[in-house]
Amino acid sequence: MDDVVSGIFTRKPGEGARQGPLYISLRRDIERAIAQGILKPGDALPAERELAAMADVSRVTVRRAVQDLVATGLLVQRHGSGTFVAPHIERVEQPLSVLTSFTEDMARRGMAADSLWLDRGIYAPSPDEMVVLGLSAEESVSRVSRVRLANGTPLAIERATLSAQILPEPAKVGDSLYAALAKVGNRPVRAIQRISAALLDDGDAALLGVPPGSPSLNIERISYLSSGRVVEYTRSRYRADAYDFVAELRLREPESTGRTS
Amino acid sequence: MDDVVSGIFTRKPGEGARQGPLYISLRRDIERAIAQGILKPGDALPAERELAAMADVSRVTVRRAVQDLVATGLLVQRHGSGTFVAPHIERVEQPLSVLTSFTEDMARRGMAADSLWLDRGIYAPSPDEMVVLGLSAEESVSRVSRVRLANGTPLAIERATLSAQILPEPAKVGDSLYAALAKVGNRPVRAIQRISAALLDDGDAALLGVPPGSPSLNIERISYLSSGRVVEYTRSRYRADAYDFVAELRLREPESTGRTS
DNA sequence: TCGTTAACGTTGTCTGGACAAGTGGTCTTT
DNA sequence: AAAGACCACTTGTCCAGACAACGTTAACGA
Repeated sequence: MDDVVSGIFTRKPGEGARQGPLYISLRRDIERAIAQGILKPGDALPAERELAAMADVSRVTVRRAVQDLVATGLLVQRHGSGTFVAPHIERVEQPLSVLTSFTEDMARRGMAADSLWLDRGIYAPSPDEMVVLGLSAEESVSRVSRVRLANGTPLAIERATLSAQILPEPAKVGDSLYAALAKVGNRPVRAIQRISAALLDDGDAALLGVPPGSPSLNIERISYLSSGRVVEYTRSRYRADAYDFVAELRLREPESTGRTS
Repeated sequence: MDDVVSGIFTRKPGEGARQGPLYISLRRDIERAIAQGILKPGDALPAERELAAMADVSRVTVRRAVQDLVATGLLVQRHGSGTFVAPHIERVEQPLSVLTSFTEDMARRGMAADSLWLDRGIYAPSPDEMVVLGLSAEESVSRVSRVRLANGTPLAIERATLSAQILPEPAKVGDSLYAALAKVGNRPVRAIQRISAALLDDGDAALLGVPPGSPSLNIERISYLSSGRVVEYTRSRYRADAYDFVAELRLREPESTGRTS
């Protein structure tokens, strides 16, 4: 087995048409080995020094190739332990047309929703929060932030801010923020979400258990009561390798009622 | 001015409490210099060798710090030219509830929509395409792929596949695919989109004019005719630094009509 | 038996150097 | 004045080696 693996990466000193950079060839070799099933999810790659010796390149070059693949999520590195082919993570789909909470969502698909509390407290609002929630500097806000887990795997970081009037006791929020809101009659009925992609910084990456610089889906959500008042301002970061958002679109009606398009 | 910049990064050999890795300190120094406006968008950073001399670290360490910032989009590197603070790009917002084409979308916000054709032709379907479009291996598909530009800036790569029956002459598609479909009475009225985040590979990054490994919003869209037949299967990659998707959500109705939730 | 320690192998950080390849300007030639 | 050659300077790739930080595991001691 090791012979097979070693065969893949072996490159004699003088041989081969070197067209591109070495680290790109090596990267392709590793990708191919995984695609062909020679290396399966969970398998360990040869150690960097071995790989360097096999491919007759320096360890720096090996690291360059490996880090590219770690960035794309194909490999996982564990300090002091080794480099492994990433296990296949099945993506969770989140429908975009209905307003649901994480807890409800996971329950519906039979996964265990857990939370890791990062913060539950009352603060002075940031400028951002003042604008979005329509508060003055004298009023205060409740912040509720946590890591969301499904079946024990961290999926998302959720940082919610609400007016302290609407949620006066953030420490009493249980598993579901929406449940707590419903209890005081402030459950939102409408929300606007802004979806973007970005890279995770070191802190958030650590919270989600992925390497820094991994891609994330970022959601900014502003929720409204039926009265039109803003309830909640939430910024979430979802692991890109574990989350899809699904939306259904419809063709804009051919101006049957509207006047100016 | 150069003195100011040099002052930021100067680090005497023996001095300073080295708590973390050097490249992280250096990265923070650069971030701070930009945040404080000492380096403004468009400004060039000192050359890597100079930076290395200033901070008294090796060039490899400088490159490590700089590459991290290039990955997040804060810096831009041009081979042979230098490293620059990235210009601020204003994000384009895409509403998610209405089915629109890129061309219509840009026109509505007063931007010039352009295309760079990558491919317009008829092919045998890939397995993926056969499944999604419901075709047999004998039928053929039209593929239409292009880079989408707004005001000259590449924003997205769009790769559409349609049954050749629905679009027999892909070469005749003009600026708008939907316009071409409407002309033959096959304009879709409904679509399902799946949104995810990922990193751009070298090829796509080059097409979008961003460094490889930059984050992207990936959209997979399946469009339907009013008859329910699948029209179009499109995979798009949007630059994460230039695109937001906006969606409006509503609370799930309290089971008024439906039976099993 | 069970916890502790120590050795070993792994990835992480960093050095100082080298050459290749691309850019943008000057300077020469036409 | 325009075209081309050239040169200084930049980033890109790559090397061989060193030490640090972390895990795993096996040997050891209680």
